[in-house]
Amino acid sequence: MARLPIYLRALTALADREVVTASSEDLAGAAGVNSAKLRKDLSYLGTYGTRGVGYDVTYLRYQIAREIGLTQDWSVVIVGIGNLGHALANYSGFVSRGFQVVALIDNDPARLGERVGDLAISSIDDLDVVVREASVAIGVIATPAGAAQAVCDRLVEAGVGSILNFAPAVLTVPDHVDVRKVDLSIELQILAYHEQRKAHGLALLHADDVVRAGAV
Amino acid sequence: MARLPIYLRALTALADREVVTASSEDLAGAAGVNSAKLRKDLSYLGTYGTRGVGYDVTYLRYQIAREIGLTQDWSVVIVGIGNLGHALANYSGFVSRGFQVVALIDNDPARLGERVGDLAISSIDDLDVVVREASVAIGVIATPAGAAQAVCDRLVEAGVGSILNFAPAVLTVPDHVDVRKVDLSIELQILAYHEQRKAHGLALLHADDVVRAGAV
DNA sequence: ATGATCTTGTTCTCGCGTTCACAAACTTCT
DNA sequence: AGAAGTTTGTGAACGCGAGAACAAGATCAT
Repeated sequence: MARLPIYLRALTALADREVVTASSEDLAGAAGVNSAKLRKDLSYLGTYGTRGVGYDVTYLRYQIAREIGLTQDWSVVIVGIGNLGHALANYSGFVSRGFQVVALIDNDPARLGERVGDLAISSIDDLDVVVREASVAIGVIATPAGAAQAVCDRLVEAGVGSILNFAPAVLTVPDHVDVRKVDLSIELQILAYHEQRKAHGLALLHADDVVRAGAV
Repeated sequence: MARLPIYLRALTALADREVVTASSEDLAGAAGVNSAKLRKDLSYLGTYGTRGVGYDVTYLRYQIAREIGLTQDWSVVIVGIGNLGHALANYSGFVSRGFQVVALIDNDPARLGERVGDLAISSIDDLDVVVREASVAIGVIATPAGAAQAVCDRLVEAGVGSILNFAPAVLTVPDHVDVRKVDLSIELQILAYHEQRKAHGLALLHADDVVRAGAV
C-alpha cells in the first residue's frame, strides 16, 4: 500500500530505459525491497504477472497508477508560504505526477497578491471558494506549529479530505479525514540518535570486552 | 525509538506552559499515542517516572534529549541548493534543535560563492575538507534523483555516517551508514490513494449493496 | 511432445510491536 | 496510621507484517 508509489517509480525508470519485462527480483532490486514482499504486494491488486516470464512493465505501471488514483489529476492547496511552502509551490515533482497546485494561501496581509510561480498568494478567507471551484481534495500545511491546528480545521471545514502536514504539531481531525505528517527535524533527530549510538556503541563495546575478558 | 522526538516536543510544549508534572495520559494525549505505549517506550530508557505522580517534565525532557543525543551539537551539510535545499538551509527548526548547517554544496559552477543565509555555496570538491574540519556526521541530499547516488557515495567516502535523502531515488550504502528518506510526492500519492478509495469506496459500497440485496 | 528451467502466487512460520490488564508504589485524606 | 485513590512499570495475549519455501503455471531447448 505505502510501497506502491515506489514500485511505480521503479517501473517508470525501467520504462524509460525501454525495458519491456521485469521479474519480481528486478523490480524488488530497483525498489529496494524483498522480492517476496513485492510479489505479495502486487498480488493484492490482481494477478498482473506471468509465471516464467515476469511483469509487463508498461501494463503493470498503468495498473498501479490506476490503483493509486493517478489516472486522474488532483488539485492541491498549500497553506503557509514561508521557505518551505515556497519550495513546495515550485517543486516540479508534484506536477509531473498528476498533482496540480491550484492555490497558495498565507496569513500575512502584506503578502497578499504576491506571485510565486504562476500563482498569486491569496487569503484563507478564499479557501472555501477555491476548494469548491477546483474540487480540492488535498491540503498541504506548511505553517508554523502554532497555526497548524487552526488551518487544519479550516481545511476540513472547507471539505478537504486529506492533509499533508509539515508543521511540527499533532493534528486532530475527524475520522473521515486522512493526515500524513512529514517532520524534517524529527528525521534529523532520528539520525542523530543512530550516530550517537554508533559513537557510544564503540565505547560500550570496549567496556564490554573488558568485562568479558575479566569473566573469562 | 522513532517516537522519542515526538515525546520531546510534547514535553517542550508542556515546559513552555510551565507544567511541572505530567502523567503518561497527559503526555500520550499531547503526542497522539496510546499511554501504555508511551510508558513502555520510556521504560526502555530507565525508570524516570514516579508512581502515583507522573513524570517530571523538565527532568524527563533532559533525559530524552540526552538519549537522542541532543545534548551535543550536530554539524550538517546540505548538498543540492535548489528550491528545497534553499528552504532547508533557511529552516529555523534545525538550529533550534541543535543542528547546525555548516556547508551548502551545489554542482552548478555559476552558483559557487552565492550566499544563502549566512553561508556561501561551495563545490563538492571541498566536501572532504568541510566534513573533516567540522566533523560532519549528517548529510542532507536535496539534489535531483539522477545525482543522488553519486552525491551519496561522495558523502560516505568523506566519512558522513548518516544521510537524509530528499531525492526520489533508492540509495545503496555500506552497512555502517544510516539513511532516512523523505519523499514529498510519495506522501501525496498515498493521500491520493486514500482519497480515491473514499470516493470509489462509496461506489463499491453501492454495488455491494445491490449484490447483497440480490443474494438475500 | 517432453523434460528442464524459470518465475509467479500463496501458504506457513517467525518475530516484533501494540495493547490490555494488573501488581507495585506513591500520595492524600480521614 | 491506615484506607482510598492515582499512576507507573511490566507480564501476557493478540494481531500483523516480513521472509522463507513451495506448488502451479509458463517458456524453451531438444
